[in-house]
Amino acid sequence: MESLLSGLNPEQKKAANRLLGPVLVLAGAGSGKTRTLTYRTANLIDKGVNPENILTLTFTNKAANNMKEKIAELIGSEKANKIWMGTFHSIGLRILRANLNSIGYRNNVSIYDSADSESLLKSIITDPRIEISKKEYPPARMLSLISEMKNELIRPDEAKQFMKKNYAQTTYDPRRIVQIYKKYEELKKKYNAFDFGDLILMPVYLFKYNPKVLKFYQKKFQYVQIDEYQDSNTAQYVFSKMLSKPQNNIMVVGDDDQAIYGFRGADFRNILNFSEDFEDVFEVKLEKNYRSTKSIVNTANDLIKHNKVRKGKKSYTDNEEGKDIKIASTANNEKEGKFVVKEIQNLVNNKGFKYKDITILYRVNAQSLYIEKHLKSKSIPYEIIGAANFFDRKECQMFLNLLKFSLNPLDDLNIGLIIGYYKNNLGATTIKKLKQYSDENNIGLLETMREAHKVNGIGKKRNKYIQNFLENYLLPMEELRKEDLSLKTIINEVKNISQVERLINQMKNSDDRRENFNQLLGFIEEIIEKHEDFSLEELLEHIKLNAGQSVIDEDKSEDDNKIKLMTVHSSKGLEFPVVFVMGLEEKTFPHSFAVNSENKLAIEEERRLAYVAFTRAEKRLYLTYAKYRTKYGGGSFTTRSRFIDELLA
DNA sequence: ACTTCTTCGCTTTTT
DNA sequence: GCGAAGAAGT
Ligand SMILES: Nc1ncnc2c1ncn2[C@@H]1O[C@H](COP(=O)(O)OP(=O)(O)OP(=O)(O)O)[C@@H](O)[C@H]1O
Repeated sequence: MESLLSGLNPEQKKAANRLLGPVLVLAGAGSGKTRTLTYRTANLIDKGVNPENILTLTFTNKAANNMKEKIAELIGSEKANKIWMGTFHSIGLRILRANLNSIGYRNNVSIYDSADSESLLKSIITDPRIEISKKEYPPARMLSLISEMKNELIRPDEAKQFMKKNYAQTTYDPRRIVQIYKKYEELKKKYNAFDFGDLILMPVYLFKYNPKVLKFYQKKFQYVQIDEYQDSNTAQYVFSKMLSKPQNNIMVVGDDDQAIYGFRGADFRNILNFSEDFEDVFEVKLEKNYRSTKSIVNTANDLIKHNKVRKGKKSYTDNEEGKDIKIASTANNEKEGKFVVKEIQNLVNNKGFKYKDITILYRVNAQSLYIEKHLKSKSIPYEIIGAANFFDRKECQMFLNLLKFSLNPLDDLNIGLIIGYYKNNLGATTIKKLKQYSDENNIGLLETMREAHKVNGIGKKRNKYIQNFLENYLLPMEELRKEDLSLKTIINEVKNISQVERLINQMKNSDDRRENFNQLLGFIEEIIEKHEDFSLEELLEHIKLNAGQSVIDEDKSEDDNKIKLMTVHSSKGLEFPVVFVMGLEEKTFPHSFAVNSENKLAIEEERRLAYVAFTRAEKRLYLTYAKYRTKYGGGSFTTRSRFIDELLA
């Protein structure tokens, strides 16, 4: 059926029609790579491939949802919903869930986000029994080390070598790092929890040690497709390669000029070497940009040509010339903010744009503050994407952790946090004592609490508090899991038993917090409505793995007409009629980290980031900078970003 | 154990 | 110039 692919140009069609063998689409921004992948998936199914045999890996879960919707339009939602589509992390988790026994886990796992992982590391490092200084081994740094190792598939046994090789000139003692990493893994497993890195690393080792399991998934996933392949890291590379064997029906799509996740271990050589990595690769080049005006495409090309390490691809457009891009020099960040606001008002009042057509991009999340107050003062509706997540607020966190407890009472880290929410004369010291006892006797914290009278240093009085806490809160919530209740009922019961609303009322700013909490309940209700078959585990996973992005599907209602603010990283793969890129100054964009770096390639990654920013725009692109910028109360004069100089040269 | 005061450091980006 | 983490007080 040729008409299915009528939305593609001849080159795109070639890729979408090549159903067998390795396929590489290496092409510039806005050339329709994602679109081609979408249509190809529909084509596969149309040609009789069972959707359950297709694995499509996307960079965000939001991108997966968009793609699924589009495929549903093409071939119907029943089939579209059966495709295994999502991020490496969510697909990895799905595989782990089906194989918990093989890896020594029990049902109902917790997913640890960075904050959870960091508190576990903190509790390990500050454990009085092992003398590790928190100053010398800061938990946040330890977490980034461990994630880095996991991205490289390094486990505690190989950590020593890794440290010697990569961190020889630091003060870290490799043996200490191994000790911390080992303990972290041990406790995480005891708590029946996965961190983000596990979601890719553990399936890889599962496959390695269980050839039967690997075979099962290789057979299942006859077709593997990966979007944004330039930003895959070692673990992801190995994971997808393993699954694509032996049939090698793998299609990867990406743009080396848009590789911006090096900090997460991504390596764009994965895409540049793809042709050598697989045999008989079918290569498709897409050169025509469908997204942007000529002036935007030309500007982006003029910038990225300054990078030395790149494949070098053509990119042109048949779209209109469009308005010249606007480079705005302002005296200071106040004036910069005012300029942007004024321009937004002009676009909306006189040029026929809507607020929702407009997006402001910046290098780091904190930059949102520079513009937010100006938007507020002119009552321009806006939404900040990413960064401080709604679900990370204390009141949301509390309730989500309480729900998590009713799901996975083995998670002692979580129990520790929960005890802290209640000011019931049980504090950090008591929790530490209990945890130590749990550790030494190799039992769970819940069990330790039951026999707390045996714990050294817990007196009669303290034991009484502990027993009360168990009886009033923890045990009744733990019971829920065994009762086969509906998700809605569980949520209600947890709310009632925990008296979370009372806790919120006792906090400062309780009015705001109560409102947030009610909003949380509303969100949860919406999610349950949309996914009727969700279990509690799936609900919590949905919230964790979609953090930052719209967990709740975007309102298509009136109050959705808002301008969006986000980092350039978050804008990957998206497009907007109007884009403002703010703060184009040396040490802001490019970031000071890259400017001061010994590594010359660091600036190239910043330039790619700018390239991504510029190429998000369809019609209008504004680049702004301030000659003076306030920061930390002080302030200083700035130098215009080299990226602007390069455009003007 | 909980509350209030003082100091510090902030230098990225996300699943 | 602000929020988190530590120190000191109750
Ligand atoms: N053949 C085509 N006909 C009409 N529109 C197209 C065609 N190809 C792509 N487009 C449109 O161009 C825009 C960019 O496409 P898409 O997002 O797939 O590009 P991409 O290469 O994945 O971009 P990027 O790498 O910048 O994220 C989309 O709005 C898409 O619908």
